This record gives sequence, structure tokens and C-alpha cells, in this order.
Amino acid sequence: MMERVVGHLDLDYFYAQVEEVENPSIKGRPVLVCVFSGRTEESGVVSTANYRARELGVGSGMPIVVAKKKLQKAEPVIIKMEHEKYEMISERIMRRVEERVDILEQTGIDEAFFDLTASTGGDYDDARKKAEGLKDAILASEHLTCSIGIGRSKAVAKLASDSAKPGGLLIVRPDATGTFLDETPVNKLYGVGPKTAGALKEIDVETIGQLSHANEDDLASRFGKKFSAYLLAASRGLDDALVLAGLEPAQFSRMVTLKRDTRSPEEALEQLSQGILDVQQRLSLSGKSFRTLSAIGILTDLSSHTKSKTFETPVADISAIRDSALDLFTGLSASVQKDFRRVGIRVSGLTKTENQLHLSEFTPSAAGP
DNA sequence: GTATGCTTTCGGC
DNA sequence: TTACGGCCGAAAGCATAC
Repeated sequence: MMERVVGHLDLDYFYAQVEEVENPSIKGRPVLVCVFSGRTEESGVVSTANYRARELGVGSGMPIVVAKKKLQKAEPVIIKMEHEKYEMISERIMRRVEERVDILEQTGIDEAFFDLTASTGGDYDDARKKAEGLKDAILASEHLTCSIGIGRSKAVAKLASDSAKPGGLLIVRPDATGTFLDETPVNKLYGVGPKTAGALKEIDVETIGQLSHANEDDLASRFGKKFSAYLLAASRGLDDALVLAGLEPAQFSRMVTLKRDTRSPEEALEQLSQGILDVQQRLSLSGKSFRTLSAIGILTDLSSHTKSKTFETPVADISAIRDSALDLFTGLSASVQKDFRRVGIRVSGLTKTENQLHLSEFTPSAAGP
């Protein structure tokens, strides 16, 4: 059986790097790409920080005012996030990458798995050359750096690209997989969250190497047969998840920060009305229906709460979304103790709609005022 | 007892 | 001292099915 050649590519501190390329004079200074909620002049958070900002203790998710305070002597550059711009650049890059690999599976705006098994015939020296070619192509066309990891499985490739950040290339040959994984904490394995990691710690398994030597029956008694078998395989870099082209999103959602805190479902829904239209349009443009609708509420204490409803058969029409969303927000509002600060809706359980509206049938005049 | 599906929450970027 | 987005998929918790 030929060894697989799986890669993971990650664009370095993507949004902030795009801004550096657009305006090279800011390089060297801390750069923050921020989301402003609109509630007050400064309210919002950091979405992406460049490495200079990270050295100074500022990273994604941090409130803008906190970040500014930390960087007040470091001449920070604060930039408003422009999602469409990054989306366009990402798409151009992914199209180029697609031409140079056998299979591309995009997993985010700035990252993707790829497969080179067929074109390299399992030759890792060839894979290294192709990965260098990818990095060169992205640098030449967009002036952006990326990190690439290559290994025998998705999990190995992802861990390799993580440890190559920023700007590196790490090839983990199949026979070096054990050495590479052995010291890595178990919670880095796909499928192992805090709960599973905690249960593993009880049997003195804290690293992937220790997991690979764990007793199978011991694992099975705690996690069941199927999950245990997966854990053992994954610990040896033998997780068999395939790189799949043309993967479609499993859910769409929209969130807004309310103009003022409220627990009125009607008020929440009203301020979410554009978001509901957006979700409906995305469904329509992608030819999808959904089975599950969720109402999401972030309260004044920033705690997160949801209520969902699953339909027997797939739904796509806007009035069904609005009616059910009102029901869900009414229930949500009644079940929480504080006002909403932010609200959102999410559709999941997506399926292809029978009578789908194709992109080619969509004309601006049909949707315009 | 184990697998599966749905709901809710978590966590990364 | 506090401060605080908008997405996504993963993980966990629970009920039910096999």
C-alpha cells in the first residue's frame, strides 16, 4: 500500500498580512485588523494581529480598547476588517493552489488540506519540491507567505503546518511520524477535546506517544470500541480521513450586536432582519434548504445561549425562517436571566433543494429595488 | 452496552 | 478595574435506537 502524501497550508496571520502587503510602510509595527460592533466608537475586538503585536501580548479576540492600552507606546496600526477583500484574495490563491495539487479541500478562508499522493507516487522528496512550488507561487502572485506541513494523514499535516508557523515548511516522512507525534499533547489530536483529554489523563496518557502505547481494552472500557480504535490509529498518524474536494459549508449563520441591550424577542428579530435576509439569500444562491434552525443569544454577561428546532422535511422559505425564529427567540428570552447584547440565527442540516436557483439564473435586476 | 442523532456549548481564527 | 465580533466546525451531553 502506497503511503499517502497529505498537506496542510495555512496563510500566515492572513488579514493582517494582507494589510501589510497593501501598505508595506506599516511592516514592523503592531498591526491589528479589528471588527467594530458599532455600539460605541471603540467597541469591538481584534480579529487578527500580526506577529509584532503578538510579541507584545495582543491577539485575536481581545477587546480593542484593551489592545490599544497595551500597545499605546508601540505605534499600533488599527485597521477595520474588510471581509470581502480577504475573501477575494483567498479565492485567487485557492484557485492557484488547486492547479498545483491533486485534491484541494478548503477548510477556511486562510487554510486548506491538499493531497499529492497520486502525482508524487508517495515520493516525499517530490512532495517537498511541490510544496516549495506552492509557497513560491503564492509569494510571487500575492506577495503573501504561508506555512505548509506534509505528512501521511490530515492530523499529521495539520500539526506539521502548525509547528512550521510562520512561513515554514515541515515535511514529516512516514517513518518519522512517531518521533514527530510522540511528545505532542493528546488534545491536539482531532476528536480529542478537553473532556476526552481529561479522561485520558486519568490513565496517565498525556501525549500522543503515550496514547499509542495504551492498552486497547483499557481504552475501550472508557470510550467504547469504535472511538478507541480511532484513537489508537490516530496516535500512529494513521487516521484515514480523506482529503475531499468541493466540500460545502455545513451551516450558515449571521450575528449582530444590538443597538441596546434588550430581552424583547420582537426587537431582537427586527435588528436581525437583514441577517435573516442574508441567510435566506445564501441558501437560495447555493441551492440549499435546511432542516435545523437555531436562535443564538449572547447576554450582557457575554454568556452564550441557543435554542434550536429541527423540521421533518427541509425548509428554505423566508417566512418559515422568520416565524420559527420568533418562536425560538421567545423561548430563549424566557429561559435566560439577563438581556441580549448580541443575537444571531443559524441554519444547519443543509441539503440540496429540488428547485434550486442556479447562479446563472440570478440577475441583479431580479433582486434590486 | 454501543451507536446514532439532535441540541447546546466550546474554541480557533 | 473594566473593557468584548462574527463566523465556523468540533466536542460534549443527552435521548433514543439497535
